[in-house]
Amino acid sequence: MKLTIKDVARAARVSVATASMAINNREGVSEKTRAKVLGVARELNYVPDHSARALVMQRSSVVGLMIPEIQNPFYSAIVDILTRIAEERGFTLLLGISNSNSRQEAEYVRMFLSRRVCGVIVVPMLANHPDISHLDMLRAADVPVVFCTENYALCEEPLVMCDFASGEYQMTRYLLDKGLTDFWFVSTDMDVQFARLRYDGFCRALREAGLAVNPERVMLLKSPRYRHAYDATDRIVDDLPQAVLCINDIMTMAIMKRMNERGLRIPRDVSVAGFDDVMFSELVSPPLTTVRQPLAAICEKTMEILEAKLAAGADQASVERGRTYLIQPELVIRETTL
Amino acid sequence: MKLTIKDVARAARVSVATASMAINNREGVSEKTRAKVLGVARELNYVPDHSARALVMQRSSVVGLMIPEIQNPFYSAIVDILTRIAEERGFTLLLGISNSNSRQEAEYVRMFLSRRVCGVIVVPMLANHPDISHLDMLRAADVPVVFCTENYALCEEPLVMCDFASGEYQMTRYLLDKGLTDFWFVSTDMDVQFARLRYDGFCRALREAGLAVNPERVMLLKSPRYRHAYDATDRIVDDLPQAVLCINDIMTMAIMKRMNERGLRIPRDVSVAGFDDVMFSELVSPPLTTVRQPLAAICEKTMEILEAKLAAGADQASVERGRTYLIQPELVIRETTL
DNA sequence: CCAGAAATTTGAAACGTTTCAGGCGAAGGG
DNA sequence: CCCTTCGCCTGAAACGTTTCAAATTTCTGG
Repeated sequence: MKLTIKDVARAARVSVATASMAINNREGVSEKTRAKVLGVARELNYVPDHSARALVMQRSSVVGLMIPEIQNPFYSAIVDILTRIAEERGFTLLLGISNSNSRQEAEYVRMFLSRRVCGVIVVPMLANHPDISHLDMLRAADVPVVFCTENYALCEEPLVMCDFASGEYQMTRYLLDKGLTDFWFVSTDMDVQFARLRYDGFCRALREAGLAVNPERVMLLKSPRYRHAYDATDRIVDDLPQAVLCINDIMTMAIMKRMNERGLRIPRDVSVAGFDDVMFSELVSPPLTTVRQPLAAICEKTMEILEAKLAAGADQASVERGRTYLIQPELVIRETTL
Repeated sequence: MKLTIKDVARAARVSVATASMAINNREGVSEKTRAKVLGVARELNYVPDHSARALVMQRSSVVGLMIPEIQNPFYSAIVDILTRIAEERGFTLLLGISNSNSRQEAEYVRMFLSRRVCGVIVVPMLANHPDISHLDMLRAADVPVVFCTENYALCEEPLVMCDFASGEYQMTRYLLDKGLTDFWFVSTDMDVQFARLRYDGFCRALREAGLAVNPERVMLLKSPRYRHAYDATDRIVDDLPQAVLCINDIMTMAIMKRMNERGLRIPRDVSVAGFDDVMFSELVSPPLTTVRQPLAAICEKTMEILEAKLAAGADQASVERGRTYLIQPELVIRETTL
């Protein structure tokens, strides 16, 4: 026996319409009546039904958040931050975990649609050339999409991301300034924008220092995963550079683990630098030198853009298509570099 | 301009009622008609509106999942598994992240209520004697609750959890069999059930081996957190036991980190054993010997119980109050014990 | 070919909201 | 004292579904 606004109205001796207006802080209700309604509502522990509200208002306050994984601390941090931000602004997040699988992502898009989300935040999959035709369903239904952290090739929706190039540039500069010149760079398929950008930053720093990048020392892994990096480390160890720059912290930890097993001491024998500054980066030993993606700022901006698109409604001119918002990262020097 | 069932009905030249029955696989529709409706629906990319459906059926397919944190890999694993299980069974998960804060948990309960969840899965907060009066709101609204992993004192809702006592017993036995007899046990406030149970298992194994537990070597931390364990490790190192048994993997990693810094080699100088088998336990070096909580089985059972309560509806006799379902854990021996 | 049964289809009500066009009474202006 | 204006309140429609009783069609057997 759920409590409806009718019960509140009856108890407050007003009409349903009045009760609704009072509860939603609309004007046209006397202060006295509003106070009474609110009092009764509180007393009865009335909670409005969001679905019914969404139904009549033709607009929900649910936003879909699509992520590729959740056990990966990078993504769980995003979920954590975005959940808080969304809640603060009166939205509720619906989570889709694609496991970097197009089919699953498509299924979650359908779920989002049937739950009538008012917008979707997409953190792209970890895959080379994923099938993203399901995004057309969102476009067809006029559901605004914002990319967070990264985007898919050829998508025109706005994107909020860390300035990867700048981050990798800064890190490379830092190592260069320490007198290191002999690097390995470990990355993934360069078709993926975020990999390419970090590489660009790395190259620029080298170029400015008058050094050439040695393509034999750029390792391109199939996907940016722990396992791949772990397995590939032996090649690096055999060559033993002065420093290894790696595209994300998860893989960096894999490399460190393998180096450890091979008897190398970090940073005495090799320096190692990551990217992301995931929660565990600080807890590993030795704690990881890395580039911090300012996730709080990124998520904040993402939500802001989404709200702007929502407010714009039909006349979408207000948010430029294809616009990218870059957030500046921050070097965090810990103990894996000397 | 959203697509409704009316559009489908019109396109298929049937009434809305028929379209609804066809789409929901109800009987009383001829095969021919059903095929036509389904065809049209697919072609138009029709997605039913879950809110409208929930409104009229007076029953949603959304279940609330309350967790204390999400950056902690133990909890993100639960979210991962439960999301998949829920989706498979036609439910959608709504996430509440309480940060082990009663006020926040209460707020998420309100959110669950206003989103009209049909049930709630609660993974309790990491706090000593939390205020849980907000759970009464769920009870008042007749929303079934199932505890997962652990419960709050004095709550009568069903609980699905790992058999902690058995797990800690097995681990202690294992170490005993290796000839170790000199332990530290690090835990948290024993009022918390899951801590108490692990301790019970530890004590039983010792007792069976004819050994006494030395209360001076039982360390009770304020809460089961990385930081606390890290800070407390010095006391253990100064005493240098043969082995340290720790109540969860996160704290175990903290202990290992500190020991590492203090120059101790694991397991040569001390053996260390954790509990949970979190994703990172395998990736640390050396990889952690621990007790695996069978999360998949736990989550599966949790969902099953919730569905049973849902099906039972008003006559709640079918699920006994206060019932606890124990799932057996599994020892995973890696390299932190000799 | 017809009555009756069975199968299929349909119109309308209901779910909990918001909103809009009005209604009612009191205050203000002439 | 009447007309207008204003403030406050209300009834009813609408949102996208499901479901139930009733209507219509099809089938069955005589």
